[in-house]
Amino acid sequence: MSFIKESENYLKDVINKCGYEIDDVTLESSSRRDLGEFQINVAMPLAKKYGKNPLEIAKEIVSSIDNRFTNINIAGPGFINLTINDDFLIENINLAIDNFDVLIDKEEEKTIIIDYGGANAAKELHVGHMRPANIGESLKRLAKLLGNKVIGDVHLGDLGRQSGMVISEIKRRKPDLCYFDPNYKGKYPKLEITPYELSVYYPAASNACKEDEERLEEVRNITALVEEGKEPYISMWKDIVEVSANEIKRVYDYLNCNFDLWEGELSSLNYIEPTLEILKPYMYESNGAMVIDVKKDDDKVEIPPLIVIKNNGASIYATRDLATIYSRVKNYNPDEIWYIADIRQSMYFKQVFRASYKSGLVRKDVKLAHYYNGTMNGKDGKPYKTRDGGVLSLNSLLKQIEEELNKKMDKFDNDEEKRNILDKLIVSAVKFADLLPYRSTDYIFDIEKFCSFDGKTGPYILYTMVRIKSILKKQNIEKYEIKSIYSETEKNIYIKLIELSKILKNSYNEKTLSYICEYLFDICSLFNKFYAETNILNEKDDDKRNTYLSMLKLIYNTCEKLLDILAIEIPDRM
RNA sequence: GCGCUCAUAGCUCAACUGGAUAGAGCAUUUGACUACGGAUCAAAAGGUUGGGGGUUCGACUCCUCUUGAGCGCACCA
Repeated sequence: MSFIKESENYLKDVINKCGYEIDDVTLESSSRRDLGEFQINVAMPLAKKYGKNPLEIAKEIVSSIDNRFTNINIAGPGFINLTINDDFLIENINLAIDNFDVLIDKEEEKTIIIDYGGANAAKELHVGHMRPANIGESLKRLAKLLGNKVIGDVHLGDLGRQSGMVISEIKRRKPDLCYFDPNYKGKYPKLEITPYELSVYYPAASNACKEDEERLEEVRNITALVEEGKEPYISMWKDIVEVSANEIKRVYDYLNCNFDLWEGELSSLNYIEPTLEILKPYMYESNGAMVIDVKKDDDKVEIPPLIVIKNNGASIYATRDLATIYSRVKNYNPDEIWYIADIRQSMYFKQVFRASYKSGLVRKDVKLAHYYNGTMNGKDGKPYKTRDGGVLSLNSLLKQIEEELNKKMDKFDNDEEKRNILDKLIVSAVKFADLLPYRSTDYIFDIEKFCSFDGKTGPYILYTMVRIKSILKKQNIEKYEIKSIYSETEKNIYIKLIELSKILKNSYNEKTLSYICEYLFDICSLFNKFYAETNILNEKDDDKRNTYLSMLKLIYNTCEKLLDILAIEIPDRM
């Protein structure tokens, strides 16, 4: 258990013994560091509850607190300020040097499925795919670290009109292939198609359909054949999805987004029948489609019914999402399913979740949640685009980051080493920038800013880590131990480290990585301040030098864990 | 039309969910180097939190009105 949590339990106990009932005490870091390091704000609400003077209550509480806190004082309307006893702080912080777990509080173990990819098969990943992937991956790692069992699913958009588009384009370009020969009797071979061809075919077909109604009709027909599982279309499509998924995986891998499951809409097809069986009692016909009512009495707005079967009898996005929920419950029995997707889908998810609960597709105690992400915009505040207004591929974006960072790299003799370091820098720049704003905040993407080595950026964090690593490498000590606190800056570093449990808790509760990014920056700034004030390796006093090195070790180990949550790796040098 | 999400320093973002004097980074100005990696550090300046009203010990945060922006309102995904 973390120091903070333990202290909160202790303070709660103290307050209860004073005769006041209280659910939870929050030990907050003080906004007035001149008065104390921490504060508790319980006296004012208790005063209201018990009709007493808050200062009286504060006095009672303060007189019962033991010597783990010093410099206890009451200020303003009843704020209680506390400072941690140095010996107590040192004792706690030493435990954390090689045991990260004492800095955090584990959650009650749950099984959580996170749906955070959203890539469409046959199309290139574009910039809009990056944020949900980064957020989802990091939330997955955070949830795991806190003791949950977590399964990440990329959930490809691998059914729908793009299948008809691509196959119709192949038919135009290579009409002689056996798939299109109605008299062909043999076994269909595996479809040969390159990633490059794919990247050209979909846009070509899409543009053609905009002007050609006949072509669109052909696309619709092929799409229907794929969905019905008709050969050779379904096999062709599966071959296309495989090639496409490999390309998609390369980019996700580059960003350290590693999915446990590569399922998608295709994999949900087998579950549609049993799902519809469950939904049937709640469905009714409306304008030729089969729908489920999802409105509730206390709704302020009209929530439209959810379409489950289209008027042509075909399935729709919602059908496959419901079938996916069915399969997830059946195969993994999750406590929670999280969807990381942008806010535009919030109405849709509300409908799907309600339909799921209403029909009994999931138990009421299974939590279905849509944690939406803000979008990444260009400098004009509008969604990030290419210069001519087109959709920017994620690869092109990464390429731009690479060009910017490459300018700043030192000379390296070894090309392979340079490539490796550059890759880590690129990922750190793009991820840190992407995760720093609050999850739901839209933010403006500014390559120059994100690649800068100054300021709140990934490269700054990595630079600091590399610097610490380099110092630690220069001197080996047998046992890392912090003996004493020699300066104000050191104390601030220890207090910051102690506060980690709160950061992770808030981060997890709100499903945002922004707090972790800010925290990393704060720790790095504190270290750099300390570094400027102190000559570590030339320190003559052995106790002092060992303490300094131990503190560096502690900072490094802690930050390494946090960077791992963000899926950012630390290079050996820069 | 109805609804959702926003509006904070010149710019980009915070603010521990109602707490004390609204904080960071960039940019600007001024300092610190025979440098354990200066890709650093120290400091200054910068605010009527879009506007009005309300709730209370206390409001960027909650309620209400208003202005402006982005998005969503069934057979696309």
